[in-house]
Amino acid sequence: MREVAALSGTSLKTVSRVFNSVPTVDPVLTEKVLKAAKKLNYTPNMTAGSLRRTNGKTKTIGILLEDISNPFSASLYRIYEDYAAENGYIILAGSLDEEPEREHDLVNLFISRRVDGLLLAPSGTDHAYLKGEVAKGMHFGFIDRPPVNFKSDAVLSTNRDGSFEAVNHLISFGHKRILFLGDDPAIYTAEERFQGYAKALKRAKFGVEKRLVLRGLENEESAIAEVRKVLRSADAPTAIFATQNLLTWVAMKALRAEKLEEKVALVGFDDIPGAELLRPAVTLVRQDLAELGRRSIEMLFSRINGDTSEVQTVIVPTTFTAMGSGEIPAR
Amino acid sequence: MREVAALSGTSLKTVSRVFNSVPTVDPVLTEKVLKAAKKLNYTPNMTAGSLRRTNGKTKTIGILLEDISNPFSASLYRIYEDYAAENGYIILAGSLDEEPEREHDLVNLFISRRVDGLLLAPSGTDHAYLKGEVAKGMHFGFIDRPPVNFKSDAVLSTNRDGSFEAVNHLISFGHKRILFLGDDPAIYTAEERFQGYAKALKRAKFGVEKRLVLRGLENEESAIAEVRKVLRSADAPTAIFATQNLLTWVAMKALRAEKLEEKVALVGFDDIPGAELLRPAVTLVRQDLAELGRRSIEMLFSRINGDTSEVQTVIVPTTFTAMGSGEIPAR
DNA sequence: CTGAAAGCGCTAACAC
DNA sequence: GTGTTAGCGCTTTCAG
Repeated sequence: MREVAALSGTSLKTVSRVFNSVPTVDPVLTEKVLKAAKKLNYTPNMTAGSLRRTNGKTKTIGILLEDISNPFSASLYRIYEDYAAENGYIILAGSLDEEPEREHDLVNLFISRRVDGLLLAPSGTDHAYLKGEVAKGMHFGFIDRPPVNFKSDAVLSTNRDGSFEAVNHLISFGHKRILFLGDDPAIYTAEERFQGYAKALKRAKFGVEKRLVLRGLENEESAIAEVRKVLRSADAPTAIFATQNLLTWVAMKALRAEKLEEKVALVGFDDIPGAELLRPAVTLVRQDLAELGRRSIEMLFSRINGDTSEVQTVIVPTTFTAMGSGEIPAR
Repeated sequence: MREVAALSGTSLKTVSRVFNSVPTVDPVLTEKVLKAAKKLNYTPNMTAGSLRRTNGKTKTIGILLEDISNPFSASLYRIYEDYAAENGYIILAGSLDEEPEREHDLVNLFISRRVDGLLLAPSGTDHAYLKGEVAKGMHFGFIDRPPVNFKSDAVLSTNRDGSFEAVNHLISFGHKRILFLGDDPAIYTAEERFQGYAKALKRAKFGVEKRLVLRGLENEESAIAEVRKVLRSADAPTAIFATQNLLTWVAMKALRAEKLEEKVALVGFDDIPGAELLRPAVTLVRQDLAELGRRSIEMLFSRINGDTSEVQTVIVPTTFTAMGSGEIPAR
């Protein structure tokens, strides 16, 4: 910048003004500065700028998601990217892989980069450690899962009600033995979806059978093996409720392997690409990603821009879509 | 930082040393500093640090991909994220949506954030504008598509050979009229894949029929309509070669709509989730994303760390996997 | 409308 | 081992 000033015969400050589009600069000088900058191949250093800039904003937000290569996270990421870009913001993103430690590390890392705000789909089970950051002016937003021991804006789906509806749907087709396929109960969404399942069974006076509840399965291969085992057992389930996109694949692969895809009903939670092309097409409970994304980032930006109103929790409804696999009646 | 020094009764520099784990600090002082920092809720400002730090590294790289919500880009992103994290790096990412202007804008934006290097799957058709940046010490790596009017490391797939193999495969099943479904020819990979297609037809002495080449279709809906139209026309194609994951969906949806999925063969380029679960399972030409990702980021880091050897282009082979849809014989 | 001086939070260099 | 001074690239403040 100093070199540009020298070459254009102006001062440091004038160069600064030109690059910040301050209107009160002589057009002649502006021209000279731009010319010199071009010649020297100068590009302003934004990070240096935000060091002294009044509001200290870095125009950067951090986003922590479960796994960016999973379509659920990837779609959210894209929504955030577009919204951020529209507002002149840039995104730092990280995948947490359900590891609480990674959440903590990445939060610290992003804060050391001085993001203006942080959006998280948390893997941690205690967020009290964020209180100090709030005191220093950091802004947070939670998505998909609520904060624990910490007050923050949050945007959540109707996990429990969506599951309740899905399982009721299966029950209405005569199913009594419904296999529950879920993540580790320590994960908020996994437990909520289980509660919806349990509630629907209770309402029908069936009760939850332990052998029909498969949770926290390790990897895809072993999960498929477990499901196949249950499908071959005595009094086998006549329907499956898979509570996450990866688990829906597991269920389908297991059903295919047992040649039961036309006989055992299946409802999945979360969208899967090409659901309508499968035979049978997969009945799903879908989350409204566009709305989850939009609401959460809008709230975060509003906080960054000074909104200090009471913390808010927004609940976004899920959508049930019958496509075929969920409408197979019980034998 | 000054406050921490004051509270701990030490100097600025000692605090700096503690947070940079310089070994020659009295453990007693270290303790004091850490205590004071905790009390004041102090976190180092990394961006300020890199301003004065010797090598000036920001430990940040920029990654420009086609569309992070597309599984192809999302998987690459994840590979980069993990590799970067291992090396203490953080990623700035952006989606280009095939808009050359966006590429230019984001490159500038990331450079103004002083990334140490930039990896791009370019949407632009001229990269001469990057020369000035190289002169100032920026490092670049190209992935999926080569640079134009610019010298840079690049990692590419065998687009042409992979397509040649796929189309030969279809020909070996008796197909003569093979529908080509591709992106805008201006896109490097789209044109390469077309060349592979044309080469295979030429070798079989069939020649390319214009009516069987559908390129640069606008949106999914209209693309499906176009394909259906061709499928219903006189001398309709007996096979489809879809040269990109989204286009493979298009082909499948069109085939389903015409109830031709068991009669017309289909080979797709790029992986699609659940390909093996579809009926028929989809025969694919797959890119080796892990290798594409690894090689490209390794090269970039090596440049960042001072490697000034001759620019390199790495070619990663694709893999053909017969799964069913590509083995339907011509009627 | 323009420029000089001070300082953002931090680290390099060089004393002590 | 530890502290002091200067300065990274920029913006602020305030004087002209």
